[in-house]
Amino acid sequence: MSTSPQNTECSRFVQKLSAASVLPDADQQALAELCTNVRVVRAKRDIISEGDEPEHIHIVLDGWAARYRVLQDGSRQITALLLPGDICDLHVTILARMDHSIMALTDTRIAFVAPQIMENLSIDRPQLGRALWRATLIDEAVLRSWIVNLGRRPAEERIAHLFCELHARLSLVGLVDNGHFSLPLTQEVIADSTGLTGVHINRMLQKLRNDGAILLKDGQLTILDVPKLAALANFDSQYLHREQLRQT
Amino acid sequence: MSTSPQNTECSRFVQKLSAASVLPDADQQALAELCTNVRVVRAKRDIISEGDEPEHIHIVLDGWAARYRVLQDGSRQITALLLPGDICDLHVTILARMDHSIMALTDTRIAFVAPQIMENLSIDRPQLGRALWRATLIDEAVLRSWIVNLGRRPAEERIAHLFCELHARLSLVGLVDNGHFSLPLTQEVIADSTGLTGVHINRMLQKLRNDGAILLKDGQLTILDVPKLAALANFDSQYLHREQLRQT
DNA sequence: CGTTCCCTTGACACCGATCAACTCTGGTGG
DNA sequence: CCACCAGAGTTGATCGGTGTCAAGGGAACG
Repeated sequence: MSTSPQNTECSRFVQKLSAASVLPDADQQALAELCTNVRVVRAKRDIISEGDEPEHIHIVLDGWAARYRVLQDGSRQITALLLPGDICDLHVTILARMDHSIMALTDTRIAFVAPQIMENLSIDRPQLGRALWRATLIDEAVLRSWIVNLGRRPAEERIAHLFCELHARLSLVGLVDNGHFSLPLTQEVIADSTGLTGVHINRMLQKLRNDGAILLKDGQLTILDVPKLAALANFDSQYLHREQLRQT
Repeated sequence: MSTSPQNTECSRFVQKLSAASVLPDADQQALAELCTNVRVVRAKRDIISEGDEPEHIHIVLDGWAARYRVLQDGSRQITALLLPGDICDLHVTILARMDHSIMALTDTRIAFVAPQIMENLSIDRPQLGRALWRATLIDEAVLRSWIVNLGRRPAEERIAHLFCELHARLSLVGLVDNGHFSLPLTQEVIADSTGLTGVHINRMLQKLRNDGAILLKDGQLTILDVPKLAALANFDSQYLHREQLRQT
């Protein structure tokens, strides 16, 4: 249970928050110390469920998770994919109950953090507080981009756009190697993220493969030509706000 | 330019924030004083546009607005409808540029507030700060519910769900009278909010009318049987968190 | 009195859903 | 070692919901 600054336990998390504006070492150290209470959640288990009273903030240190809701007819819609370094629910303890669930898609390592600690941290360390804010706003921008994706893009473009988003987000935490990254999603999960069906995802993936846009096998995705896929998807990364913070 | 506590200029705004937890009079007074710089934005004009560097926080005091993005092929997707009392962009000044636009759908009265004033307010007045947080989280929940709507519901249900949402949100600010409220949206705007086309909205509205679920004419919507429409839409208002705040 | 905006309607096309069957793989237990 | 099974991916046939295109109507407005 070491909490050294370079603790690899939470390196993705620190990496993500310090991406936009370099954080002081002391802030990075403080972040590392957050990740004291780490639990492993097995694939397909809920990290937190609809109706629960949230008591902790959850941070994905490793592995993939999904925010989702299940409708009365049994269909499921995923509203967010949570990657290493992502905070699941920074402020949700303000509300009484979870209105959705979060499930581990792979075995995940999750940090459970007391809301009070997080709050103090963001007050005592303004730069860190600002970085947390920034991350929250980008999460919202991703939500909006999913709405656009679901509302106005045809199937193939929708999938391509999702892949571009994941490429960009995973790049930030060092999980992309020359267009190639691990994509531990079943076609069913991709379907529930894009508002399509598993069968149709299958056909569109074949199209993307035949177009020479991607390689996808055994949970490994390679984007053969990133700009080409981005063009196909009408992907504009501006909403991810990867440029530096504004000077105020 | 009066700023009395019961200033009707911003009554919807105060009403909305004090809905969940009664705010001290002093807090309400402080909110009213925010609304000093009020401008009218005419229908179809942008309140703020994609690419702009945001300098103010915008609060809708009266009228309707929409957050939207236009794609390369000219299609538009609305990602949020902003009603009287809604804050458009509480924290967006942290980011360098707007990644989407906000347009007035009707003539609107918008309060332009300096971010610094808002920030001080939420630090100096904890209950107010908490109310602002709460509003932000509910806005996020609405975004997620739109994703579910677009991804997994058939057209008629989608429209019904939108109407149920608007009914609930407008109730909070006293704009609903026994299932009846003003709905100043063209069918095209409803289409761009639900990921459908204007033509199809037209047909589905007729279906809803023939089912005896709604009356809609001249921008006035009457939900004839609210529980019935909610059932048709699989609408569960829990995500709007209308219950009281959790005691912490 | 024309113009513009919005609503309405019909015919038709097509994207993606549905249903059903089959393959392949890895895991598990006999 | 083999038999079985569950989960994931694949494929084909068919259906249906929604989009597209085109035309016309009504109300508001200059």
